[in-house]
Amino acid sequence: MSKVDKEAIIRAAEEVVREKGARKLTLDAVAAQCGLSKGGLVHHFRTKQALLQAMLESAIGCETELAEEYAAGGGETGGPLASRIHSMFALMEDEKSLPRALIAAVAEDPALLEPIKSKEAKVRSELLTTCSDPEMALLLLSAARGLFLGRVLGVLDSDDPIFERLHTRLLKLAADLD
Amino acid sequence: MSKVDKEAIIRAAEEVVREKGARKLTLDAVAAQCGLSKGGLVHHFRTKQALLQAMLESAIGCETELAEEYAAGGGETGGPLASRIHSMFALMEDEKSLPRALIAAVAEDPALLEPIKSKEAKVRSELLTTCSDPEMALLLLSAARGLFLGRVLGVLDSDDPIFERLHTRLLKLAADLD
DNA sequence: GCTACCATACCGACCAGTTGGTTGGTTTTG
DNA sequence: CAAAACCAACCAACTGGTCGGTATGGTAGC
Repeated sequence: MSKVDKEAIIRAAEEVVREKGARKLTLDAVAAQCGLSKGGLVHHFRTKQALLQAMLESAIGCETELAEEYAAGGGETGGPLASRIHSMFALMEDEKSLPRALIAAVAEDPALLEPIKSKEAKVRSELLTTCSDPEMALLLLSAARGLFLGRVLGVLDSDDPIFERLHTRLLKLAADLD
Repeated sequence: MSKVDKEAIIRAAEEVVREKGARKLTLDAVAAQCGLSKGGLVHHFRTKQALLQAMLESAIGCETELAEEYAAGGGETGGPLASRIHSMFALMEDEKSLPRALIAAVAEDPALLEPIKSKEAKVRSELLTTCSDPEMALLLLSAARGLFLGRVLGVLDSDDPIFERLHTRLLKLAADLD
């Protein structure tokens, strides 16, 4: 059994971005963060791009998992829109679960966000067909993403009490749609 | 009279980010983009941080100007919420006017976004006092920002016809609030 | 007019530190 | 043992920033 696996490296990389900023996400820094030499790190991810891709995939996976959990958990709590809103807010709750890989990736090479872009498109098209008022659904989704990205970029604090109120209000509005 | 002024340098820097990504926003690249030697560039902005700060200030200025124009233009078209929504969409219309300095700055040092953070807080607190339904106002603002940041990060295309529909819908909803 | 002086804009060579990635070898594990 | 995991040393390219110097234009005194 290996001392560190890819998941651990990804978490370490995310931690580096959180502590020192996306610009300082270097192979050396990640290696140091997870107690590995640079050589050892490169053994797992041959290039920095590969690491960034893995970070993004992990982020997408986390979000999808949370959404599916929510959708499976309470049948009457809402459709796909509510699931997405829920998963975003779940990620926002903990400072450490915010996928700052987004910043590092888009700074390195915007093309890396392609998987995210296509997944977003898929979610949007789903809402267009399942919701009674697709426009409003997209607006609510955008609102959640606005708060989410605001948190990721660090221009929003989540300790503001208004945050939770917006969360419940969003879910309530979403419940009337899907 | 100088051949290049600070405004031109800022535009050149924004162009570099647009073409090559935030990570490639280097003093050399900016100097080359505006036909200046690195020495000449550093003469105008002593450090890269100073350049980034100026880029952010310029972005804030642009947005504020657009919002004030709109507010002054049509008295009945809406209050501060509508003005903000309008200014964001105005910036989104043109690929070149998207302030990608945001990405470069947050990657370099998240603390650089402090001016933006405090301005956002100011806008929010204004909405809290002037709107009949502050929660909904914040949601609409967040929706606009979600679309805006989606465009800045490049995960959203503006050529989608749904975009304009969301714009008008947002303004309509905003009109009922402030 | 001419000189001496100064400030601004700009250049391009240079430097120290950083970065992504390679290589050749060692340890660990199944 | 063979493969996988890992390491230390190294390298070439890049990066932010410095430095000494040039070109230009204004201006004060004579």
